[in-house]
Amino acid sequence: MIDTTNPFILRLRRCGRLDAQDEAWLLEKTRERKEMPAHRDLKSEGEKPVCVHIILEGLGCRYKILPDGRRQITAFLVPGDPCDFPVFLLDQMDHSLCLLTKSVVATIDREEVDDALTNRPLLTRAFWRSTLMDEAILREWLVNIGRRNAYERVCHLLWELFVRHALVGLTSERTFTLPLTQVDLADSLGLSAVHMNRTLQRLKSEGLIGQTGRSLTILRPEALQASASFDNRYLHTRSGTG
Amino acid sequence: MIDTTNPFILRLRRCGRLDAQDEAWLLEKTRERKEMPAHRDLKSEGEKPVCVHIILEGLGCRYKILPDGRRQITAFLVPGDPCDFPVFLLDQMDHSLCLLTKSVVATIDREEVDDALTNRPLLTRAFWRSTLMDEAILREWLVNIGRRNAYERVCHLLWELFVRHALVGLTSERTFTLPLTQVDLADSLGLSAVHMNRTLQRLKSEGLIGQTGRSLTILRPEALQASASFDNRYLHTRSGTG
DNA sequence: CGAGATCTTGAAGCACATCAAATACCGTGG
DNA sequence: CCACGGTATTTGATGTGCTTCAAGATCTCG
Repeated sequence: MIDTTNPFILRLRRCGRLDAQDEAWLLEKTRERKEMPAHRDLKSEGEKPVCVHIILEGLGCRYKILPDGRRQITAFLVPGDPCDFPVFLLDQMDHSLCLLTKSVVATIDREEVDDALTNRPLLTRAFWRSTLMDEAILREWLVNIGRRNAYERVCHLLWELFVRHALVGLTSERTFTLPLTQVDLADSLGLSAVHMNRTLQRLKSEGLIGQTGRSLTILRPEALQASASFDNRYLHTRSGTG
Repeated sequence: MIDTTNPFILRLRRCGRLDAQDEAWLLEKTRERKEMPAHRDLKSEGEKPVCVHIILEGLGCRYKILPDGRRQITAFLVPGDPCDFPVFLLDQMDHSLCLLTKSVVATIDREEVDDALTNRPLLTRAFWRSTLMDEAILREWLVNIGRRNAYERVCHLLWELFVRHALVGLTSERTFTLPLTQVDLADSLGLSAVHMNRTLQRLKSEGLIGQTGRSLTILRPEALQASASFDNRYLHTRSGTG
């Protein structure tokens, strides 16, 4: 087991047992990095995927836009998250993918992934698990938007983002960098930006969270989790059985 | 290629190329069927999955319940749908699974699935694709609940259910059997049962749909799709590239 | 320093929820 | 075949959490 801070490896380790060669493969494939500007689409709806992106630094999202412009963000992508497996095996993108901040990204060509998919069974299983974990988050988001009110939703999302950053070593104490705009947050929670703003203010005034610049601090984690009736099971933080 | 009406085979065929042996395997595993009553939990949150269920007749759903009883249905399972892959590879269920009607179900033991997963590469890929297709539906549901109003949501859901039934040969003309209660529908759309009722009435009075007993007829498919701004891409009705 | 993006605030409206009660439906047993 | 009890649907009335609109304040960065 390599000693690493590589978020891609940290992520995949949670998706199942990997051998040294697998980890070497992951390290190798994320060696070449590209810095990319914010608000750049990595892939657009309808496109045929030819490579896989991995976010190493920064923040991205999946989203869909309705004909009249309404946007729904369906996932946030934190460092370590592979972006395109959900459609790599399908014929075409059913959603778009974009960066929300200036980011560092690695790309793996389709052939290289295919190669791993036929020759590296442990890794293949981990990739599959990785997409299943994304699916679990998606289910929880559906519950969040469908059955929780605005206040509960925001509590839930903030705690989830905190945990996911913690899992790849991107928190210190109870603080992490959250460079999302309130519009982004609103579009992920099915809220208006105005109401998002008011709800955040309430959380601050109640002392649940603090914000200085782009960094967010969870001041009262228990209160945040309780308000959200947060059940961390869906994050599958402990890896499967091999 | 076997000539069949077996919904499991029809479903998996849409998930990628299968050889004759794969189809024989699927047929064999769904030979033994069990009739099961409605409102029976197939699996509950927290459980460790030991087998995979396939619904052959009837209707099921995934759902989660918040501590205070609010329920959100996160997926409807139509005939042919494998129910438990999303968690088969993970450590434990992050949601529950239940039958909404009297159903006919086949079960495949964990070891048999594991066997297929190591010896049948085409089938493995199809299984993976199958879960990715579920994920695509989940994303669209998120958009539906997050950014569409009640009227649009209902239009969208009804058309989706019609298409999914059509794909496994369970429609005739524009009619299919929909044994869901209005409470079930409401819980899947993040609406109250009362508002669900009123929205359905509006759709009927406008002549978009008709209902006699448990069978639903789409009277004006174009209007339904237009109101929902339905884009069928997410259903991935055409299979991938192998 | 200026211009665009982002955040903030207030006011008004409405789409939806909630509550409560009446009606219709359906399977079961007598 | 009908009576019966539970479940599902329907209807009305009332309330509210959120949206929308619009304008002003603040931040950000070339």
